[in-house]
Amino acid sequence: MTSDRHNIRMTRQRQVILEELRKFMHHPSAEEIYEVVRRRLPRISLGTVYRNLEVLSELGEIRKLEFGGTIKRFDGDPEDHYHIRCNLCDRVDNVPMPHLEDIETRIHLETDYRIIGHRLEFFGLCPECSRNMISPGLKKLNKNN
Amino acid sequence: MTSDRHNIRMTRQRQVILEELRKFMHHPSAEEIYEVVRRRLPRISLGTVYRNLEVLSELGEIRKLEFGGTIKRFDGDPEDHYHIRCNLCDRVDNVPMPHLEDIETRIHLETDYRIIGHRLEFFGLCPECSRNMISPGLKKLNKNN
DNA sequence: ATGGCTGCAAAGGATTTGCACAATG
DNA sequence: CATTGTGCAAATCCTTTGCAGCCAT
Repeated sequence: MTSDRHNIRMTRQRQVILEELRKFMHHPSAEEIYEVVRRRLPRISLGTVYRNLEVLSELGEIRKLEFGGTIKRFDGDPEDHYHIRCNLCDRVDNVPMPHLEDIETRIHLETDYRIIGHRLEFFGLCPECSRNMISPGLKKLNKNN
Repeated sequence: MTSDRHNIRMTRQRQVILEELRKFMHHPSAEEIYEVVRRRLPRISLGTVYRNLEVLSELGEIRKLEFGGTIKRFDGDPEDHYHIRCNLCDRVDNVPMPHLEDIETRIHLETDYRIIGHRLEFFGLCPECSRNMISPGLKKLNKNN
């Protein structure tokens, strides 16, 4: 798990995981990916899915998203961009907003940290949930924030 | 744990947890808080610490930070502000930068989400770690990203 | 007195890991 | 063929919870 990987092999499992992840329109958890990949490789194990998501993200092929809660989500698009999560159904979407390039330099000057990157995430209620939520459901809002 | 709390009591445990959390200059994990609180209340349990951090955060007295990794961190200052985390030592500090008020409206218009809030986090190497890091340690960088 | 809180310990859920075997380059 | 990767299951880690007694209001 440390980054001394030289001979990365493209196994069938790795291949399928990557392909399937890229088909998602939202950003699935390891479990969700497992479910889909399974349909093509019935004998694959959850552990393998985790291991490969890890490798692929180290290779920069995909992104690991670290939202609230314990569940990690993955993004087949390795380019820098921002996300928004629905507090009710937990769906994660992309945010159409340019990447803030300049702020990192500013923050470096102010904090003396050597900046590697940043993450900007919005949370709220997705269109569907806002619509469905006439009033019940409100109580559960706090859960992940 | 659902938000129908009416009669919140200010117990000694809750009091001390809040006091100690507010003394931290960085943003500690539940475990760290437990260690400190313990010195004043030797019989307190980790479970109680977790429960109270949850309650205090629901009350808006403190903030729960959801950084990468599984460990949650807590912030004694409930005001909106941004954070930066050191990828090596895992320290979390505040970022001196005004809160971006306006972007939420913009994102609402673009995504149709009803926006509740946003979170902006930087990560990199804290001053001390950048200094100490002549070259070893580099391998571990990927760990939380 | 009466809910809310606590300590304790056990349960939980997501992720990681050890191992023996299988597959890749 | 030497290694890297896999499946399986057990282990780990942080966090949550059930319960019986305790304590603030």
